[in-house]
Amino acid sequence: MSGFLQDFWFSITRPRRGRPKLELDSSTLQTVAVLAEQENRAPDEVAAELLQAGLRDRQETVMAQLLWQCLTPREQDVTALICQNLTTRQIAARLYLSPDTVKTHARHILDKFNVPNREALRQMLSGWDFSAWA
Amino acid sequence: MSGFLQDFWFSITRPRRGRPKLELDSSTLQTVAVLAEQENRAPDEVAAELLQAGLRDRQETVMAQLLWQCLTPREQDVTALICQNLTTRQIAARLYLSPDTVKTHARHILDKFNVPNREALRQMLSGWDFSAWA
DNA sequence: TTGACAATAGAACTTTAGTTCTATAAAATG
DNA sequence: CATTTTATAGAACTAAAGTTCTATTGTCAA
Repeated sequence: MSGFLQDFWFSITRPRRGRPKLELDSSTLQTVAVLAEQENRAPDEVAAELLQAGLRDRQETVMAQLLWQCLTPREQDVTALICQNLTTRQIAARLYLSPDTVKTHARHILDKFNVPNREALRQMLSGWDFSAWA
Repeated sequence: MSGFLQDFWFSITRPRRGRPKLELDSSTLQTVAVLAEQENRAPDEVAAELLQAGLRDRQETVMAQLLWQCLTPREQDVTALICQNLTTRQIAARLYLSPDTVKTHARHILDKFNVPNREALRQMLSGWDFSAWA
C-alpha cells in the first residue's frame, strides 16, 4: 500500500465514531496527476499544496466574518458595494449619499478590516457572495 | 472500503505503468474533516471543491503565461513592479523613467492582458513570483 | 529607399480613491 | 441629567490611476 493508503486506512481503523469518508472522483485525481506531471512533481505533493492553500483561504474567511460582524449596517452596505467593484459615485447614488460620505464609511471599513485600501478589502472578501446587494 | 478507496484501488490495479501515487499527510485530511464539519458538508465534497478551485487557478496561470510572452521586455519589467504593488512614481524611479511613461507602459500591459485596471492585473497574476524584480 | 509598424518615452487632462477634518443626532454611560 | 461615545453625514485637499494624445528611433516589408 502507498503511504496515503496506509494513513487513510489507519485513520479509518482508529476508534472514531461517525468519521466521514473522504471520497474524490477519479477525474479530479487524474487532473492532479496531469498537473503534477507538467510541474515535474509528485501528485500527492501537488494535491496537498492545493488543499492547504484552499484551507488557508477558508480560515481567513472565518476571521473576515468576525470582522464583518463588527460593521454597522451602513458599513456593511458600503462594503458589499465596494466588493462588487462599484465606484464611490455609484455607491453614493445607490445609497442616496454624497460621495464624500461614502468615502468616510470606506475609511471606517478599511480601519475595521485593518487593510490598506479597497483593493485589499476586495481581495480579502473575494470569495464572498454579495448578490443580496445587487 | 469507501468509494474513494475503491476508486483509488481501482486506479492502482489498472494496467498503467509508473502511475504516481497520491499521498497526503493525515493532518491535512483532518483539517479537511474539521472544515467540512463546520460547514455541515461531506469532507470528500469539500476536498474535491478545494482541489478543483486550485486546479482552476493553475489553468488560468497557463493563459496568463501565454499573454506574458506577448509583452516587450520593458512591459514585463513594469508588470512585475505593478504586481509588487509599487506606485507609478516608485516604478518610474526604479526604471529611470517619467511617471507618464510608466503609465503608457501600463496602458499597453492592461490592453495585452485584456484587464480593466491594475487591480485586475494583480489579481490575475497573484500567484506569480516576481522576486527577480525585487 | 520609403513608408508602416512597434517599442520606448513623455505630456496634458480627467477620474477616482485616500487623508484629515467638521458636524449632528442618537445611544450609552456615570 | 449631563457628558461621552458612536453612527451617520459631509467637505477640502492630496495622491494615484486612467485616458487620450504626441514624438522619436529602430525594424521590417514593399
